[in-house]
Amino acid sequence: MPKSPARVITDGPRPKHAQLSDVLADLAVRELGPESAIPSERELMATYDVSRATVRKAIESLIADGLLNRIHGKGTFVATPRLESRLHLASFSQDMRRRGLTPSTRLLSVELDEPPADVAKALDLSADGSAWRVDRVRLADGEPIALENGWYPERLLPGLDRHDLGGSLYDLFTEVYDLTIESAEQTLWGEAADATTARRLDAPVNTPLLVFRRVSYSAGRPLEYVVSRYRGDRYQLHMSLGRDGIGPSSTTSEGQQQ
Amino acid sequence: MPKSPARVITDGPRPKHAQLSDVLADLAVRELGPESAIPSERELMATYDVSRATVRKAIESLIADGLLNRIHGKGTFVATPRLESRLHLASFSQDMRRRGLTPSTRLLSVELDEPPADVAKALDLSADGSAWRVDRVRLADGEPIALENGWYPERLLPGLDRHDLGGSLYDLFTEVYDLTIESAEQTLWGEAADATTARRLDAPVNTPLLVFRRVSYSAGRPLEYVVSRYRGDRYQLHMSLGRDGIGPSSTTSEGQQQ
DNA sequence: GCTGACAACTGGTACGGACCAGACCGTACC
DNA sequence: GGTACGGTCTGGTCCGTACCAGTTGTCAGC
Repeated sequence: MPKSPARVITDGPRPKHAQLSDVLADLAVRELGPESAIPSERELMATYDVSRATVRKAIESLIADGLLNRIHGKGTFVATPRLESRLHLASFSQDMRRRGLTPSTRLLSVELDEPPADVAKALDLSADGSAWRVDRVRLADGEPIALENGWYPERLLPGLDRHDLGGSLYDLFTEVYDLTIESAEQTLWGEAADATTARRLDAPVNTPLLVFRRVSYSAGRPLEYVVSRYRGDRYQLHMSLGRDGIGPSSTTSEGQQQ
Repeated sequence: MPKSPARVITDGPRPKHAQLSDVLADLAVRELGPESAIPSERELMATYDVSRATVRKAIESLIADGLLNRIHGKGTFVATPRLESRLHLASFSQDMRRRGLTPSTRLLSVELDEPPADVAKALDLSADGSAWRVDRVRLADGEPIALENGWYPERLLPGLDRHDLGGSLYDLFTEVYDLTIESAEQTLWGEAADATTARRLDAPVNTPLLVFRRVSYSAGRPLEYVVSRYRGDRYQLHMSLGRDGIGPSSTTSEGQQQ
């Protein structure tokens, strides 16, 4: 290894700033270490005979990559390896078990109905597509925790009302219809309980709620539109926002949530 | 709504490219929509009387935030909102920017204090360990969104109060103290705003709040204990659940259920 | 011994000019 | 009709210059 004889930056198809980035990345990793400073911008422009704009662009891309960081007035330094973050959400059941609670369900109603426009759109239903409307209360140790109002396309789930809806719908979908939920988009916000919701959750009016609106997909098609209202005082969501490893991935896919 | 009368870029403490970024973000989100093109770089330099370098820098930051994307020879376009998870260790600022809002911060207080027992325990502080207590209101487009009450070990962050706490603390930790947040444990629940919180958030008492309690770690040591109260009516959290990408794949944890 | 002014670094912002390269469209040519 | 060629949009690269703004060490002055 001849070290690195200040490789030359040349004109050509590859932009100078990209070449400089490579040189600097190599320098940072091989010869310098974390914490140490790289040459100043003005030094670099002299060494490699490029303009400062080019030097800065090269450095900026390395900063974006997390390899360097700059401090105004002091210099540019090799970063300590940065770790990307990834979200892990514990499942509702796990969450409940961890608290030593037993989950159960109270079925309020199941009926075929015409969904509102926004639901129909989210479920990708044509104008005349009807859907199952399923309302349930979820409990833990007999205490109401959440109210779920869900919509499910009839076309994909014929005869849904003839099955037991007292447990996990996802399990039912998988076992009976061979449809597995593979992904979901979820939005979460806060809300105060209105009279109806409060009554069903056996809580005072205006109890703070955590509201989830979720659209779940199976084989790329929307299979579920559900709004869940959780008692904010009884339900807590726990999550680890964690490192996952460097680089473009190491995809520890984790399960759903709730 | 006075539309947006081509706000002027002025000299001042705030860099021109940052001002232009705000203007463009606003333009992209409010007046244009996804897919549509923003004015060309040369047009922008004429309209706002800045150099092309400044225009490009403004655009680049918005591209980094995922709000725009460029196509060589065609133009620069408003990106379609990403479907990726937005629940990550992102800064409040980035989060807001991505939603087309302008983030700002109102610093309420910074002081050295003895943390309560539970905080001291979470931060792994010895009996006499003091910590910085930082209270801030975070705003988007000037509207209060969240109240943050944070605790930070003094030992790891000497002289914290001498720095600008108006922006991202995570950036500050990285740049000044070379401490990068690598992971966090977070718990979320719902709460009704009490009088003090309501006043600071400029909201009615009993407004539903989303409350996050987060303990963040750097190099395995706890660096932050923060409780953030978000206005549930103004702040929504969006997340993607399910398999992410390729990889050994889809360890879809069972026990989920919804 | 301490303090403050200053000089000499560092990166940060901004200008204006020049030319290259991809995309698109109309027009002249086969 | 189809094709090839420019002109003219777009963004991409690169230069040189200037000045501002933090950081730190030096040195005179108290």
